[in-house]
Amino acid sequence: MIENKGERDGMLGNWRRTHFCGDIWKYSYGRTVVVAGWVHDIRNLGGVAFLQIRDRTGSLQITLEKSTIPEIFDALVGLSRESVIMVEGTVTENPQAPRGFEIIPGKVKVLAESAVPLPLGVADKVFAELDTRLDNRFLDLRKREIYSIFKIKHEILDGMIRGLHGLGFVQVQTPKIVATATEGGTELFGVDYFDNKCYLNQSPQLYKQMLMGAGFDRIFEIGPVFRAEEHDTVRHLNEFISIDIEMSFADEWDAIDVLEKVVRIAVERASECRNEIESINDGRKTLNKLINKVNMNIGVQNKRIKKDNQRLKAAGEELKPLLKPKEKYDALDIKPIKKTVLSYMDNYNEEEAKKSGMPRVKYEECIDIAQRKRVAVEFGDDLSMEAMKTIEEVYPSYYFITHWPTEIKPFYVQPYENTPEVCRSFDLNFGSKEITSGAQRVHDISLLESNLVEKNLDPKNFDFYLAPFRFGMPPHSGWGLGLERLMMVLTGMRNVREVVLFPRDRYRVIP
RNA sequence: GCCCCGAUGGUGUAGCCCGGCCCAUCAUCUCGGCCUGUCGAGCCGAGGACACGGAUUCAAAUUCCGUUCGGGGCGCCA
Repeated sequence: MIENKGERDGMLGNWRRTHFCGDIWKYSYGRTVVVAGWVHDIRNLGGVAFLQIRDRTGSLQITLEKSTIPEIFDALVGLSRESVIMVEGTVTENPQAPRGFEIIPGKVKVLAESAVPLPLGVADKVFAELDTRLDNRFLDLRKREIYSIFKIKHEILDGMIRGLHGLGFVQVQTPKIVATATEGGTELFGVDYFDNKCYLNQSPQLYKQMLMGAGFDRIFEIGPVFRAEEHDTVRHLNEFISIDIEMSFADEWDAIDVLEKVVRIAVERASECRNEIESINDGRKTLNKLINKVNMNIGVQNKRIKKDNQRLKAAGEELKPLLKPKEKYDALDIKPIKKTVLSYMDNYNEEEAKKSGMPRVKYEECIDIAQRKRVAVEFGDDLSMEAMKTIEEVYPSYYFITHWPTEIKPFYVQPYENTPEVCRSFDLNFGSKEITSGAQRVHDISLLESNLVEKNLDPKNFDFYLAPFRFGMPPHSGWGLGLERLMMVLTGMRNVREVVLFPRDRYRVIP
């Protein structure tokens, strides 16, 4: 055991947390605990005050009785919301308290007072818009329903890493600063690299393939990728996390099997986060517009009642009661938003899923579905959002699209040997949302070169890419999964920015 | 890149169509006061906003033009 020989005389002194707020239950009744966190709310009733302290696990009630602990009462009731405190106290059972118990403090420490007003209320009863929230993300992230998103992200990443590890994949890291585009096509961000011009990598594709040539056999990488495209939608970012795998001696069906396993693990791990899912649901079940409508209605009525009461008071008559918030909120007919992860898991039967799996749907069938709904598409077109919406009606959950036309896929995708007009490329979708794309890659150098020519690309510009293929490249397949896209599906978020701590889009680089 | 829409206190909004009844609505919030069981606390009082620039008009939050910032849809993609 390592002894801490330093003197503990700083602000914290010898104070150390013994419990998170959410970790105190019946077994702790009667014990002395130390909790640390933010002042969520204080309700001061005069002789007694109730302070809600909050950490990442939840909140609990500190009860302050003025007559018994006047110093502590005075020290805490004047604090602003979101100040940081530590409280040592006794966990006391009390059926009147919110969770059946409360903390009666013995000692308290104020570590940081918060300025007022807050640019974004953490405990406020109005919902700020996403842009306001992102501008003040450090406050936004204090909300439990927002933190829950990132807890779920942590859980699914842990699950997927373990799953890939179990399947024999080795985790690697590849450069994000590169000299040239690895795939061509997309716009890249330029970087001043000493005296040269470099780029932020759009995909680890080339490096993954080099490692196949190096005999690493099965690798995965979880890292950022950068796209300089000027898209501006609820599902695009200019920096996002890609989970990439590549495997040797494998065709696209092997890669699909790995993907299905990994996604199923992610879904299962997310569905185990019951508390987090619940808090996301709770945080969203009311809608601003509805609240405002009702508030306005009742606020105006109350104002009228108050005016009447002034008159009645002067006449010595009985006063009318004001409308209470309880009635106000009861007037709202609000149904919780059902989260996708739950609706998927409600119908999810592990045995059934293992048997049937996620459907493999041929591109051709997708075209059929869209055409039957009178969407103007034909073989060879990319699937537009309009077309995807019709396919979503038939396949509302996870499914793969296979057998894509070779001509709309990149030069490095392996065509089918007997039907070269279709290729070994696949997408994983959830409804109309694309989550992953992958393929068996071309490993034969002469085919690569002729493909380049066919796509009107000059093989000379791809020397850097082609070199490893000259010296023994095994057949290989892989995919890249957009972590944020998967998170959107799992948490039911409509905007990809919700599932990124500090999103980078076309207009936002701060904070 | 294309098309549509918007900007009112710290936050979320009403008012805008039909200019004057607006030194601007309601809630939340902040501050002060009362209250010993709150738990979406309550009650009393106070505070705080028409994005910026120009035009029309006797009169502009409201109409028009420009700028800036934001939202939605599509394209492309993950």
